[in-house]
Amino acid sequence: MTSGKQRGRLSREVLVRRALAVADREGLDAVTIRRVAGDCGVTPMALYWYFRDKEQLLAGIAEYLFEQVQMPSTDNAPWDAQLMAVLSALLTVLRQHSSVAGLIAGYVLSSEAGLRVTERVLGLLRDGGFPPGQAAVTCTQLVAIIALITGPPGPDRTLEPQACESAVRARLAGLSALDPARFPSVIAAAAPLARRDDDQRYYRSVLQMLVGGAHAMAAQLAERGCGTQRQLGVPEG
Amino acid sequence: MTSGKQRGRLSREVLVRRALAVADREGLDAVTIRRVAGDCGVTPMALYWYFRDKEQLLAGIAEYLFEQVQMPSTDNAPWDAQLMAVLSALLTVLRQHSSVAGLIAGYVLSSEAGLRVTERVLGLLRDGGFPPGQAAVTCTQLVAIIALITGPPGPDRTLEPQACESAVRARLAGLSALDPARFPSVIAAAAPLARRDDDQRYYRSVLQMLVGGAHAMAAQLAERGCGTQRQLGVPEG
DNA sequence: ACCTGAACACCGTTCAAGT
DNA sequence: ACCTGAACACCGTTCAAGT
Repeated sequence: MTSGKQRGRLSREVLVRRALAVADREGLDAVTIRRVAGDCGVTPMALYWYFRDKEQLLAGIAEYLFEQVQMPSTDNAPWDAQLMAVLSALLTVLRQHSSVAGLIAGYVLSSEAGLRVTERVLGLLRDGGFPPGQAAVTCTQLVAIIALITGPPGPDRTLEPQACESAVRARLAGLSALDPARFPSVIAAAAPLARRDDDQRYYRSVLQMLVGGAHAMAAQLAERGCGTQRQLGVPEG
Repeated sequence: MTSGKQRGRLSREVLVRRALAVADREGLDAVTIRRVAGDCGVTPMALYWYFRDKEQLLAGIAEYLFEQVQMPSTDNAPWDAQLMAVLSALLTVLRQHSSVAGLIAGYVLSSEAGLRVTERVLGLLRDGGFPPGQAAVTCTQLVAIIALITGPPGPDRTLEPQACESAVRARLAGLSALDPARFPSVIAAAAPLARRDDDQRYYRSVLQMLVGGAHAMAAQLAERGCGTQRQLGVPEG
């Protein structure tokens, strides 16, 4: 694709950004040692100077994404509002690179930049009254969920808006044709289900549910032992 | 691996189950047309009689998983308790096949069994007071989150418990060696962060956060417009 | 209807060699 | 230090053919 022949052009960061560009345009599966090398006008084997193997290249992408997160500075807003802001910052970066968003969950604890986010979230949960162990669990889950919910909607990640719109129409037709006796709620919600709007509403809604859930957990932890709060059990697996 | 030479042994379901077994033992990347064919003692091309391409094989796995979900029968428990039960049933199936859990998010609306779960969740959210559009969004998010949070923890999905335990120790050592001035919360939470316990607590906690969040949203929707409830905003992306 | 066989265009990676 | 080149063991998939 885009090439160039100057020497000394290559570096870890250049390769990571090239790989990210490929992923953004054509999906994660298109990120290939040979493809990235070709885009850089270089032999596949050249990449092995900078990365031990392909997994290290992917780890490089994940780390790069964490570095792009612009965390808001600490203020004296309530802990849940601050948590919302931090998760929003993460979400903002991942939305722009949704095909690789799923990668970062595995590198939260192994990259410097990922640890910065973790440190911040842990601190906010502690402010909310979470005991350390519970905070760790919840923090892991929050970051993973943000990462994954932003990720690829499925195997039909066609990037052309044209094809996307016709896929929506096809799916809408499929849902509308269902048996109304068996799937009344699905049919009633067919339009918003099929559309999968990538808009503000979708993301605002996840964040509210997550932070709302964390808030509810904090309240429950505060009055621990009191039997007035209904306990929701999960059956043994 | 295991082979057998009888005729007529092959079918969509047999192949799907063979593929799932491979995924469970060696991860999703090991699921390969050639590998599944080999396990069935058959030529790779034989699979193309039952599946148009590899994606259809994966879709078959996803559908099979939805069929395994044993949804609790409707009773007159509160909507959020019932929602917890449905999500638990989904979680129970996916926990046993964590390497493929990430697949199902893309097939919720395209498989009969997936639609059954969707129908149920939509109905419960409506009982909780969600308007149709919001219910659709939240339903999609809930199922996707359950699927993805159960999924592969990252690239280090070593399945041998021996290697897993030593990986935990290594990560623990790494976290403990961090600068205490910069990462005090991470260091304090090092043990639960590194361990990544797959136990009851982890999953109970996600479900509580999610259902607690849905509950909070429902309450907010009920008193819509009233300014007493603090509104958490998400910045523009 | 159900499966085989050869072939094609791809992968990641090793090993040895060039500059 | 940084990159090339040939080779190996894998992929998914097409096309034609067998029974």
